[in-house]
Amino acid sequence: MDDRNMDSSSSTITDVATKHPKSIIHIDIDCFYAQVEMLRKPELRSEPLGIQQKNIVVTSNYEARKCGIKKCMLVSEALKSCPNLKLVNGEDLHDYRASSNKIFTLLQHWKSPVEKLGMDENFIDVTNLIQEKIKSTNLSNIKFTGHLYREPETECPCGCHTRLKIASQLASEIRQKIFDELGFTTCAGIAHNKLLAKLICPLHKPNEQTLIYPEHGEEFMSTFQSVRAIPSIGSKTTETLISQNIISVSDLQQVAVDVLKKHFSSDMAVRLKNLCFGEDNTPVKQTGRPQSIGLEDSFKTVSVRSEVEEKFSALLQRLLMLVREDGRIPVSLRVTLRKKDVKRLSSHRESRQCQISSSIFTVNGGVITITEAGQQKLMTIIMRLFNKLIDLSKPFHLTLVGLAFTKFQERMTGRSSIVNYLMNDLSVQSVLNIQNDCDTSASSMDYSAVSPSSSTTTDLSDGEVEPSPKKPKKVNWIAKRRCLSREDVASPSKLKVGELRLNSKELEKVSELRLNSRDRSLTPRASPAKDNMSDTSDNMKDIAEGGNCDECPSYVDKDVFNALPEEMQQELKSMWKNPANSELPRTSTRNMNKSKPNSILKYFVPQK
DNA sequence: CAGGGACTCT
DNA sequence: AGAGTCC
Repeated sequence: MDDRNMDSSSSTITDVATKHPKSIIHIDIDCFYAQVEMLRKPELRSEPLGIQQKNIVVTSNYEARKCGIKKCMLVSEALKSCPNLKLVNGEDLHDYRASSNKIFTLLQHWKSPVEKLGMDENFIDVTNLIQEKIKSTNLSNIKFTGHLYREPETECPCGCHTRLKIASQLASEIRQKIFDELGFTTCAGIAHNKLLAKLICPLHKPNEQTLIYPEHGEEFMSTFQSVRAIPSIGSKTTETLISQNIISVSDLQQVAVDVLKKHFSSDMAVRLKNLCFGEDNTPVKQTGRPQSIGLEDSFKTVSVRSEVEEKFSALLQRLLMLVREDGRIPVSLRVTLRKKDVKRLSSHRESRQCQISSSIFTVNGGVITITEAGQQKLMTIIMRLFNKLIDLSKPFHLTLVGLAFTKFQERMTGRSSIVNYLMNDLSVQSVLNIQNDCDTSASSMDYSAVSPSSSTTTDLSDGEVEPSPKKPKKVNWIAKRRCLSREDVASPSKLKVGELRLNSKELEKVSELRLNSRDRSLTPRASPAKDNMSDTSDNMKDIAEGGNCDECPSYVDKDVFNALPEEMQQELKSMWKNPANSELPRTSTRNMNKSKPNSILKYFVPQK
């Protein structure tokens, strides 16, 4: 049956399932920060430009690189070697984040999984696209686009060469579109896996792309003089490897896996072994909403409790804003801190986390809200966690505190999903009001009277810290109305109590009503003006997709999104709403690292 | 560094 | 849950 591989001239579906089935494109935006600045101020384009954070030039345009500016150079040195260097402060990441999101959103255009890696890198798995394209293409005489790492000696029997050539054309198309629509030049790497796509990407730059075939993976990998060049091998792993005299990727290729198993888990050992030969089967995972939202603040030293409390309070304020933007209700909170430790530089964080009562947050007109009392509760929880970390009878010295919401209300499937749907909805109240001909106060108070599910609602006494339930305690949906102070009447979110008591049929009814009301543009807003955000377009999209108000994730640029075909917008939304693997999608989206563009280059040292 | 997150292991 | 790693 192996003969079927011989039939490589005409690619078949079985071929694709063979050796190198996937086609991955890695796209890297050239000197990202600098390009953002140059797009903002075109006059900078012709001058050497450096982006400054603190006292270092984190990146620069190619004009500046010509005169010797390296990434992460001290400002003083940079100015020495390039006196007319223009510097722009790049400490506020907001605009970079926005541009990054625009690009990410644009990449959705190809209807393939896109994984964001930091601010300026994206993987896109175009395997399926290629599949379709291959059917409608004359396979004879296909030519790749861009650079080729190495000319193949023989055609790979699995047909991957053809697929990758098409992928290279696709990469070119993608880069062109990014340039046409957003003005960014990019580099791309095309390969049959993420590892090679990423590593080959910077081979030709800027504004170029490179294709590598699987058969050259091993040799290509051996050109890296440090194992550190391999993504996922960080400083610790490098240290361990070096301690075993494994320095270069070539060293790694030659060491027996059993040797590695003495220092790494069996899993890791195998992974390392695969990676060093250019093998990697990790999937491109569609980037979705973050699984945690957090902030940290570092400083010289804090040694007094009250000061700590202030730090946390400030962090909490900011964090709550982010949570509101995100739109999901947090159910778990983590406190992190770093103790002053002369020994180990940085790192060495410690953390404590706990569940938080669902009554702390409410959904008010689609916006997450929290009362003053709720914030007090959170501060109490935070300081309780803090006490777990610090022995207050002894002096302490902190250099960092952090706060993060680490879990959010679960999405549910099937029938219960509609509950979730309504829970977060902003206009249920309005709809019901329409139905009931406006009796706001009465109706919402009525619900509160409905059988308070007794025990579960007793959280006011101690309630903030949910004792981690041994048996998955029923989510505390039933918040006691009574405890919600003012604005109880005005808040539509209160309805959730009542809604949960409706049977599924009734829920559908409510949902339907709501949709109708929207279609007629009646949707009155129970909540006062939201923040800026284009309200009208939001509503339009809600209608189109069936009215879920948690439309696109916050990292998605609205303008770009709106520019996409309606059909695609809906597809995207359903993807975001029902992330492929049932769980919430992963990967940071709020990732504002100072990822140094193209930093992988520093590990790329051609063999002597 | 510094600030955010994700994944993995225990 | 919490720590360690990695980017």
